[in-house]
Amino acid sequence: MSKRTAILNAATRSFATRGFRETSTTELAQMTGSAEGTVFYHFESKEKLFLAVLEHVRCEFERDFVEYLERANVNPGVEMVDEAARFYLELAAEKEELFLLLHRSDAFELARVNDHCRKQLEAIFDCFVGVFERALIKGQQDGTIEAFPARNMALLIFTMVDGLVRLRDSCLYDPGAIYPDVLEACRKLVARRLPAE
Amino acid sequence: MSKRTAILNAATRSFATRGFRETSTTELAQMTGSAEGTVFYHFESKEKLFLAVLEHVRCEFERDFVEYLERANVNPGVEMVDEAARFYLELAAEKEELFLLLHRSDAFELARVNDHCRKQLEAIFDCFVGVFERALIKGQQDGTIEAFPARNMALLIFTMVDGLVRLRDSCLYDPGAIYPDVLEACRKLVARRLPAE
DNA sequence: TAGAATACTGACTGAGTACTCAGTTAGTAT
DNA sequence: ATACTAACTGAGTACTCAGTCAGTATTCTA
Repeated sequence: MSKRTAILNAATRSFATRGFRETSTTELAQMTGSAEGTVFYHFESKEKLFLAVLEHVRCEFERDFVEYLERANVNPGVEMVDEAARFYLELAAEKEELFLLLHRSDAFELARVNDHCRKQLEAIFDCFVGVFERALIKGQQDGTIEAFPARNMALLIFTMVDGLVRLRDSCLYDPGAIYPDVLEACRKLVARRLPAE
Repeated sequence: MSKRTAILNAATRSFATRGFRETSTTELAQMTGSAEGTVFYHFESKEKLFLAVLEHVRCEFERDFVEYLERANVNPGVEMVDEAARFYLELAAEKEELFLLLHRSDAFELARVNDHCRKQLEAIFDCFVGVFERALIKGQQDGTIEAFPARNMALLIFTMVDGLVRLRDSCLYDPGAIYPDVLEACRKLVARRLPAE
């Protein structure tokens, strides 16, 4: 593994678990057996390093979601929503670190003054919300899901499912106990109320 | 206003808008017209100052919620949930800064190593979730709300409503557009499905 | 009014920070 | 054999930070 890659990986971990400010470039150099200057040779500044991390994260998520969408277009809409929620929760468990990074304020703060950062964040959240949105639109076409603005409902569901991931990170509540309730809640939110039957 | 109070207020604002690490004690002193040492005379350390802020925030929220509960026990359950959600959203708009503070990682990170901090956070979130839980239990008694573990459903609703507040903070989506959808979603989640009618 | 207690001051310290830059090294093209 | 280049080095720089402390002002009490 090149030093560049090693530094990028170490930075991803440290930015996620300790935050931007708490991460020191000196430490990153030590962790990867590099010299101080090597960090700046490859990434110019600490902020540019953070942006490189975010870009890498975006690429990884985009790949994950493209892969998922390819294999998840078979079931009726209601089940697709359920499936999407499960997928999101599994992904959050598998890539805990990346979700920690996105749940920090660092990226959002930078996005306020740096347009490139904002673009990365928007792309990532478009993936997240998009998965739910597609399922909802599919369900509205096959009649299993009620008619309403799909984007808004997708945001709501994403917010709820992501909230479960946040609860896990916060260590204040046991998220395992409400895992099934979240899935049930999703179904209740979207399912079409049969008018006649 | 005493210097102690001035420093506490300035710290609350700065911790909320800029974060713990980005807030410097030197700056707090300048902002309040105090000397460097005065901050440490009253609060011993930066961490103790943060804890004092959190304690103050807890007291303020507890007062707000007691006040709210006193005047909100009249309607049937479903409407109480709706009312609770509206109250939460109004409070978040009114006390934007305090919610910003609670949406940062700072307090949760400290809570992992400091039990007093953890207690404060737990108390605050007990207020938040408790308001929804009471409404649900009331609704289960008067038959307007389905029977399920009230605490879990309260957590879910809180998560969703709080997600709206987070969206506002993130500046990535327009939360105004889904405000009515959130309230509608709450109603859908909890309302009892009439078996006969 | 003496003197004790409390509130406050601000220059100072030392550890830590991001970032620089002149120079080394290994590899490759000519 | 020579020239060139990208990757890397690590001591050095200028700066910020939380926290200290010896001293001063203010208030309270006997």
